[in-house]
Amino acid sequence: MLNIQTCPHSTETRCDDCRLAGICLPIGLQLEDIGKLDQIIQRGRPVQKKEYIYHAGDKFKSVYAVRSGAVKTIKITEDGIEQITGFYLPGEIIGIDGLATNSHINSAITLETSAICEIPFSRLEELSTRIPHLQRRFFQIMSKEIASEQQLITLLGKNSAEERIAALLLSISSRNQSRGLSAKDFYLPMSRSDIANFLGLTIETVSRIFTRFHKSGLITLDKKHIVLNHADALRSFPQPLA
Amino acid sequence: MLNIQTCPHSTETRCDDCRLAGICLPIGLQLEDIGKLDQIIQRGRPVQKKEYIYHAGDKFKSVYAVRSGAVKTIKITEDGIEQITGFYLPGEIIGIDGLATNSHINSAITLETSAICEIPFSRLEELSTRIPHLQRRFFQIMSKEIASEQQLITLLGKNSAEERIAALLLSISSRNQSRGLSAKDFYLPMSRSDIANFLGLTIETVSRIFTRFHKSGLITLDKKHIVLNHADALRSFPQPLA
DNA sequence: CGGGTCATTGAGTCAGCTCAAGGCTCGTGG
DNA sequence: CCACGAGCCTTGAGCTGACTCAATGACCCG
Repeated sequence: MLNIQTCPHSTETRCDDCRLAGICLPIGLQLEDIGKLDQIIQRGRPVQKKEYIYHAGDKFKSVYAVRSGAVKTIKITEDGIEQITGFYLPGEIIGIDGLATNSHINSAITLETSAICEIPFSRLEELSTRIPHLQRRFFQIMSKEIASEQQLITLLGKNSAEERIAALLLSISSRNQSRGLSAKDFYLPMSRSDIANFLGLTIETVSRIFTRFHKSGLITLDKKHIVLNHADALRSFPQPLA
Repeated sequence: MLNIQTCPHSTETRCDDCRLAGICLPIGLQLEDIGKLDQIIQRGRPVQKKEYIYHAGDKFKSVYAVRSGAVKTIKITEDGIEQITGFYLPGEIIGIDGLATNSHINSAITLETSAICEIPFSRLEELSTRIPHLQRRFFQIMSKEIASEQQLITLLGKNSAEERIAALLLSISSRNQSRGLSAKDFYLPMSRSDIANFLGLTIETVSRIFTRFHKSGLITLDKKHIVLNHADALRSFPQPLA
């Protein structure tokens, strides 16, 4: 018999059984409270690459946890230009942008096949008034989002192209590490053009700098497969993104 | 007898009597709930120009509402460079950055003499579990902060120096308007070098572009006094900052 | 009146952009 | 099973917007 847990996109994993529980929404909750949270979470079928999880303008109903795969959030400016506002890896929460205006200001798109946990916000909000730890945890997630955006603002305002790319690599590295994966050897889920867009650069510049890092031995690079040979040297460039 | 209400930095104004109530934390609250909120707010003496409200690294105890004056928040990068992460005008909330790690990651500094309402977070949090509207309002404030940072990220990633400055002028204009002040005629509370820092430019570029806007008749400029002569033309530049 | 801070203006440089030309890879259909 | 096309990536050459460096001007405060 097939053990359904072996599929990373399984729709059946409960929160208390999810290997991401230690970095996702349930941190700090009692087992009993995790159970309550678990009951309001909706687990859909796996989402294919390049599908939308929500569109800008959609009514804000839910926030979403990435369970597997990877997601980018994008904002379309008035003049029709796309700006990527974040990359999200398993255990991270998306969709909070809709809270202020009650409709999403970003769109979220999967970068690869992903599993997504949908958490209806009205029920989360209601549950939060009864579980103070959950309210605190949700405040924390939003605050962390603010902190990581401020880091990006600093990067875009002050740092060179090399520093921006080093920061992105280190950010993905440390987030992989906190998910129990390798900090030095990983695959980039996003394209060069996504990286360029996110970091305020052109695709040519991104490509040139990857080549430069590779030739200098700082990293080993084969398409999207990255090995960080000298993470310390990368770190001496910029402040890592959160 | 002196009417204490006439002083914009008065320490005595209650929330239900504050002319900022319509744009500050209490929005959407019942009068009774405003009273409860009012009781946890600490109103200190006016803060002089260039004083710190909190320092990066301070234990996170409170969030703060700007009642009068203006504040900048700054982040010091590892290499000792200062990045301004936001400008805050009356009715706006600062200090949320400390929530995730329980200590502030930014410092907040007044740009001019200001009055600040301190709101102890533990009591706000506790009150939020009893007043769902307050919890919702606080989620909203954080979400709005996220949205406005994303706007800045887009600006820094995609827009030219002229567009960045136009966006900042329009942002201050619209925030003045929502406080019942003139949208077209106002004083900038921050220096050229603060503007440059915030927008990821140099002070020389900021100065040159102000001069250019002035010579083209787009704005009238006398030091920090700005008159927007053709707000529409400015708007055709970029997306305004939130 | 002198010194410090802030702002303006000019001249020259350069990091990253634009434009242009291929190369690689993978999926599709003959 | 291979040829072809589309998408993605790399590399080169030249341009330019914003930066750096430098000097001067305007204002404030003691």
